[in-house]
Amino acid sequence: MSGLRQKQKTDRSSRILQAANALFRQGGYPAARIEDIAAAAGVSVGTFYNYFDTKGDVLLAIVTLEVAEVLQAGEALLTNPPPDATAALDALFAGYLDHALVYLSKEMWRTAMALTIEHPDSAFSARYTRLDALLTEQVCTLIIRLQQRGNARPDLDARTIGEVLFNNLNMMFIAFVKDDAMPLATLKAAVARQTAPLARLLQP
Amino acid sequence: MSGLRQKQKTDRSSRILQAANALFRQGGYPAARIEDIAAAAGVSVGTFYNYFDTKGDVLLAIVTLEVAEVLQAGEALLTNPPPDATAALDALFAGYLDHALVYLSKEMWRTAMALTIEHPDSAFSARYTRLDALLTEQVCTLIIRLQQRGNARPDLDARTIGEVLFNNLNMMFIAFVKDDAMPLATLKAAVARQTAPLARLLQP
DNA sequence: GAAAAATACTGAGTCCATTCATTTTTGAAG
DNA sequence: CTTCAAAAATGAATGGACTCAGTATTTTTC
Repeated sequence: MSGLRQKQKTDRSSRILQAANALFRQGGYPAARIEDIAAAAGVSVGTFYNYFDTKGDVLLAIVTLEVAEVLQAGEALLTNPPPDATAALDALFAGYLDHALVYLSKEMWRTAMALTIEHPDSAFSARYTRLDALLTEQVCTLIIRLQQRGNARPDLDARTIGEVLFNNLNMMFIAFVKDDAMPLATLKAAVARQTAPLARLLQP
Repeated sequence: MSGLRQKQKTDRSSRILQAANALFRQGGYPAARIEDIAAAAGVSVGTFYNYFDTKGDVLLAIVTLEVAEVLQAGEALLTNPPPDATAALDALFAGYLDHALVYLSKEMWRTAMALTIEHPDSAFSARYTRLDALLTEQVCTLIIRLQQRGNARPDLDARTIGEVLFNNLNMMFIAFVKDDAMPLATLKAAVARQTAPLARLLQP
């Protein structure tokens, strides 16, 4: 049997995650030293590195949990979207954005997004990128659903339009987290304005 | 007079820039140590920091030079764009993308983009963001130009569509630099495909 | 259940970006 | 040409992410 070892591993891993999350929120990502995180989790520095390759990986582990939640929340909307294309897209995007700052600060988002760009091959970056692709997929699926129900022109390429809309959303979100002063409402208004032309294009 | 001091300052600054650029290309950004860059530029480590706040700032100084060039090249196209909206936008974007890897490696782009997201308030990040805004502006201007010449529907909001198109381009470029294996042609094809629906929407 | 093998933990040590007290160079004033 | 103040250069010291050789614990084997 190898029960003890497995349980210890899961325990330690989640303790590290919890500790890191708490410290990142409390004093910010850069201020949280590995030594502190390890101490708070009751392990040594070396052990920290047995569980996560880098400091950034812990952050990305936390962030990907959040993205996975957002994705799941989006699924709910897909089952029965508003009939109007504009309304449906706005609702989906608003759901994404409302979630964004519930658990994570702008600083955490900035750091996480920077990491996924700078080190795209790390395990957790790949995970983040995959989730992002699933979100794109979700937007595409929504459009296809609208087409199937006769709420959107069926002759347009849903995938292409979904990609453009999600890329725009993503880029606007980056601009948002770069600017500590920008309120969420401003972002949502801008995204709605930008989504409108493509949504109108979809209208049958 | 203070001629000598000024000249020495400009000299040193450009020597550091040159040295850093050479080392970044040669062995990659992370392998280039400040000590090496300083030595190659004939200054001390401390002096390096009199000229640039961080290692990342030198990289961003180099990258913003490149972006400024791209911006200028774009101006040329604006004076007399192709009459077809799709062709005009594709030409502008192709110009941007063809420039991209002439002087900079994907790794340098990754690092630079990561830096502008993670430290948006540093002097050179702000410069980069400003240039990005000017590129957006350029796309918008192109659309307005097309509208003025009767090559695009005048009832659509040029700014909004320009923003969406450039955001999409930017996001696709990020995906491109994240994937060392992706060839430029693949990126260009994807961007052209995505630009098409909005370009068609613009058609009078 | 003892010994061997496999796995995991540990923290002192390394590396490198960044800082800062000190020294050197420059420009201005007399 | 000196002298002095301002500006700039210097490199040894600092701090923190990450490593690794040694130690401890769990699992397997007989």
